Amino acid sequence: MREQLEALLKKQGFKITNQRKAIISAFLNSKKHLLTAAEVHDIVNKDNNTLNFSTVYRNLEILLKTGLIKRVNLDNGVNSYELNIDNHHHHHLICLACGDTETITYCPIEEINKNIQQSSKFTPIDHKLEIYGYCIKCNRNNEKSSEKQSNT
Amino acid sequence: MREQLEALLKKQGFKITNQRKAIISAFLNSKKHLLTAAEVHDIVNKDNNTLNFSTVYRNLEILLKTGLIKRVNLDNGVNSYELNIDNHHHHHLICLACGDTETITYCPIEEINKNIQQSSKFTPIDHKLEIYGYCIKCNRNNEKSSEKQSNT
DNA sequence: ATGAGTGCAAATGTTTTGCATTGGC
DNA sequence: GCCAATGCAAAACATTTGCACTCAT
Repeated sequence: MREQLEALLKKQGFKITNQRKAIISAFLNSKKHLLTAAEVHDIVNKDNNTLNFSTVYRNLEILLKTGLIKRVNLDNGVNSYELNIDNHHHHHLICLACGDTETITYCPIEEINKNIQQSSKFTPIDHKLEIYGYCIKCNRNNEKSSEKQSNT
Repeated sequence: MREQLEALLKKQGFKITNQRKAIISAFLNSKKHLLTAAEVHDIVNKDNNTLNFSTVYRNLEILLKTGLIKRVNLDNGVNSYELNIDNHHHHHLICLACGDTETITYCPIEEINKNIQQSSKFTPIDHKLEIYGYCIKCNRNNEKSSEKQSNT
């Protein structure tokens, strides 16, 4: 997998530096699939302390332009990035309690496009859909703690 | 309209200062319905140069918490705000060429929720949907002269 | 007159940039 | 060896905060 991503970079004329390898590895090895620039920086520097923030940002920009990653900005205002393997289109469920994100493959774009065509002359190209709520884990926590509060 | 919004603020214990009036007026009088903090600041200070950035941010936060406005963060990474009159749920069409935003009332949330229930234990609370593409104006420009690019 | 609200200035956090140096090809 | 890529430091933005002063109530 890492080889394939590096090959894609190389094919587009970019050099395969240790920093780029490390950034790609950070995405591949992390349990979280959505990472901020700061998280990428921290993950790589946990092992060897040699990755500068400028390099992180410059490379995230390159990985973005070459299509290896996608950018997502959640409600916290910070940009997150994720691997864009196989151009696999999907959306996110974001837990309002713990911040964990889940991926859903379901996408309502066809229904949306149909409706836009009817109501507007706008030509849709891309879209962004994120759903905020509570994950299983935090749902369970809420059930337990709501016994104390007993409201609603 | 302004009176109603100010009454809502007052009812929740907030004082009606000139700065708050000016910020509310900025939203009410602007052609754009999505405004950034900087735009609010500039609009108000075009008339009288007395509104500080801290005050803008502090008041946007208050208007957010009292439900008078909503926050939207588009792909540029900067927060935008819009009036939340009548709790009127809607989404946005954002032109990739000129940046103009259009509002659509259509919302696919029911279909989305149905699907989430089937595939996940996640409990949806809120969601964010934005559609990027080209507005009528820029569509027309592209057809006429594809070499001429629009500003942002 | 009192505390909420404001202005100011400084801090914080994220992202970008100029420039000299380094390292992949 | 060449030029892209990096590190460093500083700048550019967006946003937040501490503190003294002001103004709506």
